[in-house]
Order: sequence, then structure tokens, then C-alpha cells
Amino acid sequence: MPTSTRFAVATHILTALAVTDGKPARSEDIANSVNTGAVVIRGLLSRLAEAGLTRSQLGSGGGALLAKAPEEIRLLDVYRAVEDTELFSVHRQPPCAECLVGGNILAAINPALTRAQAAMEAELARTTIAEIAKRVTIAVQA
Amino acid sequence: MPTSTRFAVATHILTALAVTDGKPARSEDIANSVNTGAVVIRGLLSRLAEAGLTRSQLGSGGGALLAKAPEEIRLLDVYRAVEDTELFSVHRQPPCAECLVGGNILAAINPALTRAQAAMEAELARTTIAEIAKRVTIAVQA
DNA sequence: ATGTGTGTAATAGTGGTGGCAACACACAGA
DNA sequence: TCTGTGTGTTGCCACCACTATTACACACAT
Repeated sequence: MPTSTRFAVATHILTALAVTDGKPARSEDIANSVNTGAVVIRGLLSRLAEAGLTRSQLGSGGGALLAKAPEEIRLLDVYRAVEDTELFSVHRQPPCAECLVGGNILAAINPALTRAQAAMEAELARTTIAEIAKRVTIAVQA
Repeated sequence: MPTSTRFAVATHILTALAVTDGKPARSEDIANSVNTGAVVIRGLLSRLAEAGLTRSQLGSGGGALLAKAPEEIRLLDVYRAVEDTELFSVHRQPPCAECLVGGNILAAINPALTRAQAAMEAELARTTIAEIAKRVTIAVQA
């Protein structure tokens, strides 16, 4: 089972804010770019603001703004801000505790799963929103 | 959204086959250890057999067996045998193609996502069923 | 005071997933 | 050859997370 689309959409939002920096962007305009509803964008902006990545300007002429420089926002920060489930699921119902394998399997595989998730997160930490935004703007010049 | 429980359960199955090696294990007995139904186990065994990790002995006294040495079965092999969705989801509906960000965001983030998945898979390749089985049997001695 | 845009709650539709029952098939053993 | 055992597959059902949408209260700028 994959991650939710929230991660990809949140990255989209932050990239959009990065390329038009300075001017607040309305959630409805972002929603148009993402091709979804404004409420979905607001829900993600709420999480991103809670994580200190964005802030909102209320009232007329308002909208969303980056709260940090795009160079300081890593994809890992975005991932942690909007994804709230563990990467690996284990048994829905706990296995047979009396069995040799059933009683110890979870503890036995857990270190490997933790290492795998850490490796993925370390890789996500190597890319910033600034790099994504740069790639988007370069693409339009080509 | 996490991976499915199939990965954890499939690892459970292979570990169970590893610790009782030589004797075929019935899907119903495995199901008892996993605490699920026999059909679920058979469905996973079918995928594992297709991947060349297990084989089945039909008839009376039959059951599932490992098709390779547990030292040669990596968790990555298990992961690929039973998980069939991409690790990262992207936009459910394609973003606005006319927008600067919407038209280029997918291509811009894709390399980072690919690298992150590769990092996770590389870590899963470092652990084998033999190591999991060893950890299970050591736990019972402690 | 008015209009604009945010923030949150409630609701419904959708897809993947696991659980369960039924049945055809293959092999082992007597 | 016949019987029993266990596999392999199919279909259906319930459940849950996720996305989308509607509705409404609130905050700020002009």
C-alpha cells in the first residue's frame, strides 16, 4: 500500500508558494493548479502551518505564504507534516503468542523495518523545496 | 498510508518454514500461527511460489516448503513478491497541465521519490529470512 | 460595515484490504 | 483403483483510510 497523495500534493503546494514567493496564494488558486477542491488544500495548509512550514494571511488579498526559506524545507519535513501512518504495517491481529514464530516474529522483524524507513527518510532529507522549485522553473525554459 | 500487512505476514510464513525446515507445513497450521484464515496464507504462498521462494507438496502429508535456502531469501525479495503498489502515490487526478507548477511538478519530484524508494529497498536487501529465523529461535532461549 | 478568504465540521463516494465460504483439482497411500 | 488430504482459485462481504464536496462560523483589509 502506498503513501497517501497528501505528500505529493503538499510538495506541489509548497513548490507553488516558492515560485511565486512574496505574493500570497489563495487556496482556490492552488486547488486549480492541483486539480482538486480548495478544502483539500486548506486541510493540507493547516498541517503545513502546524509544522511551521507555511503561514496564512487572512482577509482580502490574503492567502498562503512560506514560513521558511525554500532552501530550509526538506521533503522529509513535508512527509512528516502530512503523513501520519507508519510506513510498514504489521499483523492486523496479533499472531499466536504461544507459537515459536508467532510469539517472536514482530520483535524479530522490527529492527529491519525501522532501518528501512530510516533509510528512506534520510534520502528524503537530501532534497529541498528550493531544488524542486528550481527544477520546475528550468523545465519551462527548456 | 502504510504498506499492506502482506509483507509482514509473508515474512512470518517464510520464517515459520525456515525454523521447521524439511517438514512441509500445512497452510492451516501456518494460519493458526499467524492468527488468520488458511485462504489468506494460500494466497500469499501462491505469490511466494510464483516468485520462486516457496514450493508446495500436494496430497496427504503435504504442505509448503522453502524453495531456496533461507540465507538466499532477502526481505526485499519478499517485499517485491507480495506488494504490488508503488511506495509513493502521486496526484489522483493529473494536475493542471497549463500551470507552471502543475505541468512540471510530477517530473520534478519523481527523481527524489525514486531515490527514496531505492534507499528503502537497499536496506531491505541487507536482511535475510535466515537472520529473522535466527533471531526468533534465539529469543526463545533467552 | 462589507467583502474576501481562511479554518473546521459533517457527509458521502471510492478503492484497497482482509476475512470467509465453496468448490475443483492433484497427489499419496492402501 | 479408490479414498482421503491438502492445495489453488473464485466469489462475496465488511471494514477502513482517503479524497471530494457542502456548509458555516470566523478574521482581517479596505
